[in-house]
Amino acid sequence: MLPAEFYFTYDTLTLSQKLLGCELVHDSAEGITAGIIVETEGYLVGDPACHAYRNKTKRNAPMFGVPGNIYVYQIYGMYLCVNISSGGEGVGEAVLIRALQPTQGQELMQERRSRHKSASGKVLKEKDLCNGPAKLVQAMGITKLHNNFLVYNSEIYCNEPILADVEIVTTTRIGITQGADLPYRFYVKGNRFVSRK
DNA sequence: TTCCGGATTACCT
DNA sequence: GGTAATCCGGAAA
Repeated sequence: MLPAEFYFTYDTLTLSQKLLGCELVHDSAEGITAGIIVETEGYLVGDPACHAYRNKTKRNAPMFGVPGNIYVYQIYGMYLCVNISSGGEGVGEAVLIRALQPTQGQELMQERRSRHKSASGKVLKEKDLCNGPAKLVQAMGITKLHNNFLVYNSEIYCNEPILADVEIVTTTRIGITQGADLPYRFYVKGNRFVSRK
C-alpha cells in the first residue's frame, strides 16, 4: 500500500500524474473490488472550477483535510464522484478520480452497476464498468459515508503502481465551464478504459 | 427563503 | 449526437 508520505510529497498536479498506474482498492463487506487509476483531474487553489474556490463549507471541508483524505460529493442530483485531498493540510485542493481499469471483483462491479441502472438488466462490457467518475464510484461501492476516510489507512486504499512508466496525456478537464482551458486532466495514453480521449 | 446550475450518465435516434 | 433525469449546495435577496 502507498504510505501517507506519498500524498504529502507531491503537489496536486504532480500527484494527479503519480496516481496514474496505481491500483485503487475497496475492501468492502460485499467483497473486494479494485482497478488501476487511468484518468485523473486536479483541482487547485485559485482555480474557479474547484469546489473550494470561494471558501471552506460543510460540503467541501474534506478537501481541506490531510493529503489522502477522501472527498465524495453528489452531482446532478443523482451521481457521486470521489476525490483524494492533496496539497497539504488546510489546503483546499484535490485529485478527482475519473476512470479505472478493473483488476479485481468485476462480477461485484457488474452487480453494483446494474443495481443503479433502470431495470434493463443489461450486462455491461468490462470497459463500461469504471470509465467515468460516477461509474467507478458505483462499481467500487463508494458512498458519502466514506468522506474523511484516509486512503492510506482504511478499507479504501491505493497500491504501488501496476503500470510502470506509463505515457501520460495532459489535456483540459471535462464537464466544467469555469477554468475550462486549464490543462489539469491526465490519462494513460492509449488505455481503453479512459472515459474520453 | 428562493433560485440556479452543476467535476454525469443512460438511452434514444 | 442530443437530451432527460433529478436535487442539493451555495449565492443572493
